[in-house]
Amino acid sequence: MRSVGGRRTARPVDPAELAFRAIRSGNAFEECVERVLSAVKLGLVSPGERLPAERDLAGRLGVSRVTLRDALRSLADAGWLEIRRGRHGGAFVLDRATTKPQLRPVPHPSRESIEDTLVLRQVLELGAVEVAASSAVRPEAYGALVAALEDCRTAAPGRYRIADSRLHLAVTELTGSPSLAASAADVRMRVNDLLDAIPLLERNIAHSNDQHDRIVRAIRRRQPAAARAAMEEHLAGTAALLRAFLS
Amino acid sequence: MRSVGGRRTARPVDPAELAFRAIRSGNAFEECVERVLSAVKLGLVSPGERLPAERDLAGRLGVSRVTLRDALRSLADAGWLEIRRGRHGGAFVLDRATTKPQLRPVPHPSRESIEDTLVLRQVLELGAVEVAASSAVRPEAYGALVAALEDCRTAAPGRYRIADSRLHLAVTELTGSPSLAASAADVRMRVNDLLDAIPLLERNIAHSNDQHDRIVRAIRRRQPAAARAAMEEHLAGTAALLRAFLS
DNA sequence: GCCCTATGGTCTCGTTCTGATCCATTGGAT
DNA sequence: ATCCAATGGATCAGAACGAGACCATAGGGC
Repeated sequence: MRSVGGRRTARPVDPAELAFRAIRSGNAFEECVERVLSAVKLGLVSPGERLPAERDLAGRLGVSRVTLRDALRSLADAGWLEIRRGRHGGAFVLDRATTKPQLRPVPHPSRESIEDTLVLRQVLELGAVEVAASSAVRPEAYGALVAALEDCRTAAPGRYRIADSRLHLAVTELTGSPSLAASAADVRMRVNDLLDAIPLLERNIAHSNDQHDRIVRAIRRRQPAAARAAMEEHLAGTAALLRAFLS
Repeated sequence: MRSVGGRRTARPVDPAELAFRAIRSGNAFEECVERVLSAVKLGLVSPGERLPAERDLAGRLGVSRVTLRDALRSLADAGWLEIRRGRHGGAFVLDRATTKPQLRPVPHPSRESIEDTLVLRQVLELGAVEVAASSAVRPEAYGALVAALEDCRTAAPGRYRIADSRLHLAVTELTGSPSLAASAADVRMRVNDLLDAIPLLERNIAHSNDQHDRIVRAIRRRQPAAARAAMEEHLAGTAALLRAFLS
């Protein structure tokens, strides 16, 4: 596991901190905003697409319709969504949403927090790609995967982050484990927040796409070890980038 | 990755379900009960030990003191805690708490839910042990690890589950990643719930202890590959047990 | 053209949760 | 013996949240 740093010096996690960490990160409203925004930023809903109906979505999120509506209206005000009434109405993701700049520039993340995120991502994504490559799925299940791969290749630079996220999530979805996919989505969101703070280089995109190719090929050929190796190299790239820019 | 089943058939996770999964699993009161109970069941606080003071704990959990108090009193009523007043008072974990039988026998988990839990555990714990074995930590950081190992060896059968959990968590804590440790704690709690439904065999305990030895030894010698292999074998054991009993 | 249905928009009421304040109890320090 | 500090115990006002009912709007089917 070279790419975690080999000789990383780690201070063990305090068990008490672990046992009694916070139950909720904010109020229901804020968590709704966060969740819907994540869905857009991770490419789980695309521009032009409609979110589930309010009653449905509120039910899924386990939140009252009033609270959800506040969140949606706030996102509409901020220019992410357009809300239409009437039959076939709903909340639609705006085109410009995918290229929006950061709302509030987050404070510079601490070194520990960066390591925390990178370690968790490494564990989840390496594990996921290995599981994905060793599971037997119906051939048509790879559809989302190759579509995302193609999207990465053709995406405009402003949309690359989303296409990239979508591809990585497609890998974790292939594992068939909703919990694993959910954890991976969470950590990917955190990585994206970090990436927002550093410049996007064209050279890195081309490089990434080669690695994406290798990863997807290994998964489809059911070669867990190869898939893992390719992913490890891929992750090491962005990890090094982040450590360099944010230390 | 033999132990996930090699030819597991997996239905990919639906992206919409992933994006719009529930925000909160219950109300604040229930989540407090859950969290404190987890801390006890995972061995993060031992019998006789005191929980943090109410004001402190409420702050850590991000919950009002009233809500936390309700939860603590409910746990005291159920025989898990004893609450003492006055200076040096507080909520103390009762001895009998560690050998308490299941409160409410949970419904038989679905096959998908079992696979979900086992896959996530495999990914998190294999990844964690690899990170732990490749990180450079001060030698005294292994203290908690060897203490937990010894505790596993000497624990009475009724306390074995807790000692085992404590050891596995000690491994994830060594990674230095709070998020990874937290995720691992969550999934371990889920595994424990599954294990509650099947009998505990003496033979399996002896077997487990040998594997624990190998895992800890590999970590301390900084041999990631060996640590991973030992952990993989260890996890495969309980996974097979669970699949057999719960299918 | 009329009506039906799926959607967002609004209101009300009851519950849960919070934040704050003050009280009660205990054991150690002086 | 007295005081003090650290704890749990209790109460209340107000905000946040949820459940449900009902209205408004738009499009499709008849």
